[in-house]
Amino acid sequence: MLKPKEANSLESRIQSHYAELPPAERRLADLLLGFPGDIATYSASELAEMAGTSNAAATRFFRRLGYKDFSEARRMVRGARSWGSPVYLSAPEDRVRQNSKTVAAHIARETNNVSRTLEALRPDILREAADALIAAKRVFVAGFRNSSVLALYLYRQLSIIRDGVVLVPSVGQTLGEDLAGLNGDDVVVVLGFRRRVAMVETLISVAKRRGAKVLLVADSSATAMPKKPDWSLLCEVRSESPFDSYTAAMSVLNLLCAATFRAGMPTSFERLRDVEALHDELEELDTVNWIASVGMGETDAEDAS
Amino acid sequence: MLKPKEANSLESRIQSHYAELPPAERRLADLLLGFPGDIATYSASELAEMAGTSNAAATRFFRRLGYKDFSEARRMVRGARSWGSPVYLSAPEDRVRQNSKTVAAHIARETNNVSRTLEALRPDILREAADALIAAKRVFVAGFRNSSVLALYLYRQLSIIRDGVVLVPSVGQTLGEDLAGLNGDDVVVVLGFRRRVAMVETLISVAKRRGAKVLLVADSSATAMPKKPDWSLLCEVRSESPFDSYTAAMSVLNLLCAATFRAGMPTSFERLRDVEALHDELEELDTVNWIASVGMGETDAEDAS
DNA sequence: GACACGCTGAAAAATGTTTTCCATTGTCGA
DNA sequence: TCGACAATGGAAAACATTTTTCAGCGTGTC
Repeated sequence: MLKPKEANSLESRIQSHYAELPPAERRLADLLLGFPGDIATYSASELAEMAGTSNAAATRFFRRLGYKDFSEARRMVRGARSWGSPVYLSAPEDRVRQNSKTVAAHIARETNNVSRTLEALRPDILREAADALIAAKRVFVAGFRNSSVLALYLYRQLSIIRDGVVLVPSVGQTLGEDLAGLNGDDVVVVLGFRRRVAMVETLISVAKRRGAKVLLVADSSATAMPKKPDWSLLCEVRSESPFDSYTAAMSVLNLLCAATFRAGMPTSFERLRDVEALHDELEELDTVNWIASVGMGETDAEDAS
Repeated sequence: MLKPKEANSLESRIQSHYAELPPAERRLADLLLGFPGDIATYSASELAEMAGTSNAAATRFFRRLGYKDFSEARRMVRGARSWGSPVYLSAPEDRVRQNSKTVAAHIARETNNVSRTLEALRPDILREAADALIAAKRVFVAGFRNSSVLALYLYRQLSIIRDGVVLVPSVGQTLGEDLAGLNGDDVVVVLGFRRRVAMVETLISVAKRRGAKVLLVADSSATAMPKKPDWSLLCEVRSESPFDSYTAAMSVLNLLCAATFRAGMPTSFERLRDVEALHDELEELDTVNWIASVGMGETDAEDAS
């Protein structure tokens, strides 16, 4: 096993030692991995307290991670941030070098996309949309091409919160069948990201004509569309690569789900438990079938590693 | 000496006292105005040294600015950061207020998740994985439950870059059929996020036994799995809400696609154009059908809610 | 059960940081 | 030149944090 104990980030150190961490230190690891904010601004004792353990554990933790002491860890974390990303400069090789440049650019772009998108988002619109998603009789979630991925995500999460969520277009159905009986009690969520098909506009028109409310989640090019939805949430999708990035969109959808969940609070909570339990049962069943079909049966099954 | 000003930022305090600062303290002021943000991660002595003055001066400086002592200053700077969100505080209403707090917390968490995840990611692993995705005879992309959303995304993007990409499990197929003939020339990408079904491990075992390479994209809880994939890309998924956030995962996948695209450069580029053109044609056709099936033509067709 | 082992937090010891005190320096006006 | 004054940094004192030590605890093994 390789221990490239050199100049790797705190995160990667935690990950590579995660398996061998005792409980108290693992709590610290979990805390740090999920920490919103700059770790370097906290003292070891504060971190220990937040993780619900003693500061002795904190000392041992950082040492086990390969730092000389806590202050070395702090220095390195601090360094990593202001440097941009010195991630893995151990290999002075050229391709690797260039590669990590690319990664650094990606980091900058993506964090920027996310924070700009979220800061531009209007909480009042979010709230209205969330309320509407709870109040609606049915919710249709529509997305074409790449947006279908996001539609699928939103559909799955909303289905946890409430009944009557429909994914559009669904397999083996025409859009007409999918939208049967659409009316003023319904809400249509349209994921309308770049490279929109004409269908997106059509869909919005039809929905509005039938009196349904429309929530559009899209990139900023959607502002040019003639048909206006009731609410829009705009997401930055530009990327360093030729592939649009739906990172910010994902974040907005997560936030939308959270807001909707909160809006439907008394009901939602129980439902969440129900659905999770149900899923667990169903997935178990599936698992058995799959194992059978792959032919796991007899194997003692060893591989090296 | 009226000082009704309380919770103003470090910057504004410096500004309003700037005129009356003695030289040594002014150097400190200049230093601090110069790098916004990270101040809380430094000790007073460090700041003093950077400003080329004594730490006695630092003490006097922070006191003159109206802080009780240095640690109060540090606390406030740190607080301002996590509180920081100029987002729409126009409405002093209560619900809106609370809502925008939530949004602020979401912003902090999400940007943090993304940058941490990307910083922890090892460029060398990314590169190897990307090369393998190009070199493989076939690429299987597998994801269950929520991970199926990400699998769909990756499948779509990889399909643009190369032939022979297979989404698993596919509708109406057993996993056994999906994986028919899996062998050492193939690569399996497993999206294995939290609430993993047992199938994930099984799949990895089977793939490795057959000699295929395995790339795992998952949250950090996957480090505890006994079966080790050839490469892992770990993503932070924790969120302020009960719903896991796949924002960082999305970003990693986008990066993976970009890297893969670059790895397959000469071929990929032409293919990208082809596929886009093809898509456009197909989608156009679809659109026509859909419009027909929804019945756009004449209807004014109204019902009241 | 007895032992070895590693994990744990409390508290002592070591180390580091901030504040206070004070001697020195430079400036200004008489 | 002198005295008054403010600014300054060095160093000791006061304070805070980190590290080490140590005894207790639980787990697994013989």
